[in-house]
Amino acid sequence: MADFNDKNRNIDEFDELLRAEQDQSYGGSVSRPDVSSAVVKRLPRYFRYLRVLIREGKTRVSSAELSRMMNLTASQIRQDLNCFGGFGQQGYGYNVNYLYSKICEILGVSFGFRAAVVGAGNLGMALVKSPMFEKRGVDVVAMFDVLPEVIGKKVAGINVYSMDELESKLNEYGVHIVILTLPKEHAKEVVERLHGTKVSGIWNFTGTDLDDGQSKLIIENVHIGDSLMALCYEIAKELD
Amino acid sequence: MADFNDKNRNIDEFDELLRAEQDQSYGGSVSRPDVSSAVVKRLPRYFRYLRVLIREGKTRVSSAELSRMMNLTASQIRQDLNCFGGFGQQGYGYNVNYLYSKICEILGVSFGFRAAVVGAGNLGMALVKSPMFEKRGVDVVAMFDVLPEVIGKKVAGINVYSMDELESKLNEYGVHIVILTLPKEHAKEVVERLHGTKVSGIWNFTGTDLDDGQSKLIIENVHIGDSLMALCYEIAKELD
DNA sequence: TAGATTGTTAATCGATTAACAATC
DNA sequence: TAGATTGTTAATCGATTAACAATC
Repeated sequence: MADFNDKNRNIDEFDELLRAEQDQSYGGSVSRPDVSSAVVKRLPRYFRYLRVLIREGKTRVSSAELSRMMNLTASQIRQDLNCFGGFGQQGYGYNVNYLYSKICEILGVSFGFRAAVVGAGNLGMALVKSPMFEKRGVDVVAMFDVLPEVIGKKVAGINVYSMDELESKLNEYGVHIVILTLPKEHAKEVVERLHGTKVSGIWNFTGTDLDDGQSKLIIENVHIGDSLMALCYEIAKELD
Repeated sequence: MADFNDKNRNIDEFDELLRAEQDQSYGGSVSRPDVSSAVVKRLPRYFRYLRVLIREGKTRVSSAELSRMMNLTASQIRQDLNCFGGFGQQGYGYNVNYLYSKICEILGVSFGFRAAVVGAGNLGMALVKSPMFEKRGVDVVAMFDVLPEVIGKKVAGINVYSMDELESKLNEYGVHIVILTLPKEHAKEVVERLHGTKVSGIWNFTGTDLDDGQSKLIIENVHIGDSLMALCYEIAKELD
């Protein structure tokens, strides 16, 4: 088993290690009982802060220490982590690398999800060029668009296909996640077309709240505009 | 006063009207008492759904109707709206246009905030090209970068300035909001430089949680990656 | 062993829901 | 007026915090 205590290893090497281990099919051992959405929303933050600790070469962290970094209570951290099992040790705290590996399992980082972008416009392009996916173990394998001028091109090493090939290419690549960055008018239509495929989830940037009553597609609606407005609210309150 | 009941008016005309009215300095009349962050986070959703109703030409809506659209309880909607004053009428419900105008006031849409983008990379470019800002009454007036090849250019009609001119241009344009789309390594440094300016808030896309203990800059940290991971969590749970 | 810190239960706090009187 | 629906209070539910026994 990997030496999670080697503090001279940087985080990229560690990520590789994590995936290698996954290849030996060691993953899938965490329990994911019914966990409140409040907890789930905090998990990615743990992921981020653990990466900071790894980068800094820390091998050990207590809930008190982490609580100071993350602006949470130590109690909350212990409660959150215990939803998935006892990852710490009394009198010691948490082993940073071990905890990180567990969080990665829980969040599916070590699963190796494949994603495809539908809509190769400004946002779609910007997303695939960012390091966001790699950091999280998500592999973007294809893009789709309707415009002849982008079809057949490569963006950040990823092929752009015609929308005509949507279903076939999604299945060919074994895509788990579809990222919607196309005009909202066409969103519903695309969702319909996914029903016959092996796609499990949709990351929706179209600005509408999609929901898929019928089938069991998992949909995450992103509204960055809402975040802008929350900021505007606070500023308006201040300036009043 | 504007006729908020004219159902033959589309939403863009309505937005214009809202701003014209604002110019006659009618705004600033809503009360913003201490409101829980749970409520604040729902306000932009009300904004979005009210726009849908306006677009559909609806002039009147009850909390029950809205609750069905938004997947909330009618109770919650009435509670939320009542934090800011009584916008409805017993036996009738809410006047859509009036309620929208109030939500716009609360969220500062009718204030006319000015914003500037620091970091004219893929994400910065994609953001300014989107209709997000206009829809929300935010005017993007300038961009900044360090690369000579973009400095002096225009992106979506917006001038790109050198970082050397940051403070001077921010003050010249009277910028309220700075949007950080630059590498995280330089984020702190930029925040420092804002302290002397008239900037009130930061919309932070750098992927770190910035906080500004000292001064009273309002910071909104955006983590789209967290949203991706929440989706991955749900998929991993399903596939287990 | 003594000290530290977790895992876990119980207490508190806040947010959501239900109910209904006020009133248009 | 009668019917509808808000505004608002009270009840419920869930999440956070505090406390402490277990244990490394």
